Amino acid sequence: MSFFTETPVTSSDKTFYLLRKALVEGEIKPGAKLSEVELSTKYEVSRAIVREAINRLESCNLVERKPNVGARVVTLTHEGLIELYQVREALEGMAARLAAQNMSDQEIADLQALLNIHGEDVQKRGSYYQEAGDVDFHYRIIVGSKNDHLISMLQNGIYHLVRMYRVQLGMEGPRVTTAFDEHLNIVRAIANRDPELAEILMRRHITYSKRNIGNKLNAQSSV
Amino acid sequence: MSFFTETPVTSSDKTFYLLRKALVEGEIKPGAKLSEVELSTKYEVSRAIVREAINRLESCNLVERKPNVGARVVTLTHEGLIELYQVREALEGMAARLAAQNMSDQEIADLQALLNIHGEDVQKRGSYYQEAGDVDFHYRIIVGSKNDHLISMLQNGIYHLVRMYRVQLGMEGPRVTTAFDEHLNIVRAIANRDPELAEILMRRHITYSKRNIGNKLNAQSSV
DNA sequence: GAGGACTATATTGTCGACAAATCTAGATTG
DNA sequence: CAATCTAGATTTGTCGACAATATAGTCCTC
Repeated sequence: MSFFTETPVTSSDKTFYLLRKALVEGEIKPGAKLSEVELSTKYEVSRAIVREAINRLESCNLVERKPNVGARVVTLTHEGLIELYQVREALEGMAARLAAQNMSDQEIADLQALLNIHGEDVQKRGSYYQEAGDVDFHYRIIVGSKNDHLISMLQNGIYHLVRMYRVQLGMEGPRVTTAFDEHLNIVRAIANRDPELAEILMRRHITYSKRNIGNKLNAQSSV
Repeated sequence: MSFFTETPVTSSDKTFYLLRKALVEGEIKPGAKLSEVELSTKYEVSRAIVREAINRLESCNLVERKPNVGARVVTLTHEGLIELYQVREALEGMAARLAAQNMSDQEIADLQALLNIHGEDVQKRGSYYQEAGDVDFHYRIIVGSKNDHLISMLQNGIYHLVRMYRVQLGMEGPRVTTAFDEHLNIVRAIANRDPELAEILMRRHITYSKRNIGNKLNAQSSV
């Protein structure tokens, strides 16, 4: 976990990170109510801290809040997931386009090296190219866009919600090798400094995984 | 102003809206420090309220905050504006695509009616197709996408920042008629239920206005 | 027995005060 | 004279208490 080194500086930060983890990993269930007093005793901080943390969770789209009523963990729905992936497609497609323009040669070389390692893993163990690797790949391209707005929107806006869906719906499944090939092609387009192609390929890649996840959901719910 | 009817329910809401207005319209200048005590006396609320409002402004990308130091109004730069429009292009392009799929026939008819009115204004007065009209047009397509994530990101994430740029850099200029034709074509694509074309046209439209604004900025700074 | 008004309770919203961190300015030392 | 250290002042972070609002349950009326 080289990236995403968020170090809590204030007590509110820490509570925010803890709560976010609890939500993403399903320790606190979707739809559950977030009681300020309850959480403040649980995490041993004042209500003001919890309150600020909840506000931040709302900014991340992880909770929904109603004035004078309270906050609830978002519920995960099939439609919600599709909508989320539509936004991902738009933003990460643009990220790939910009990465093809703005990534340094060194960054591209590093990204290719990373993919080589993943490729060996895929060949050897036939798998292990999961979450972490996938996240790392996408993360590098996002950062490679060099667009701070884009980076912030993906990181704070949808990244953790995507993770919440993946973790709680058990999406760490296969789709390994094909996804790897798609990654390969995206990097190739970036290395060729071909923004249009990079965007198209990234959008397809995300569309595919959306479809893949959708199928899984249908299979699950029809069992 | 039919849309955007944000009614403050809590005191914190009200302060947030007031502060946001002050920032967008430049009453509080870019780069200025936001002192919690100062603002709390000015708006006659407690520091906690101001604090919460500032947190929300941070979520809107209107202020930047450093722990234990404080919050500052964002500074407006040429690069920042370009980055912002890149995000807009991605998100509103997707919005147009989805609108072509999801808007009801009635909504499309209303949108066409709106454009007709604008068209008459353009012909008669040669102008008046400014801010409000443009905002209304884009807003309807965003909402027409029926994608809540997308809507929220555009409304809370970048809309007000775009407005801040426009107001403070005096961007309510011409580019009336061409922009109107572009709007016309976008609506036509939506009415034809042609998602791909709607997205392409919307992205071009935003690219054009980005270029237009960029030219203005260069002209300004070189004077 | 159903529906509505009222009361009691619990939860969120707001406030002022204290603690901790940062910044400022003056003093000290090399 | 420059750089560093220190003490004071200012600002943000945190807390517990009070006020206002929503919720749940009870009682009354029809």
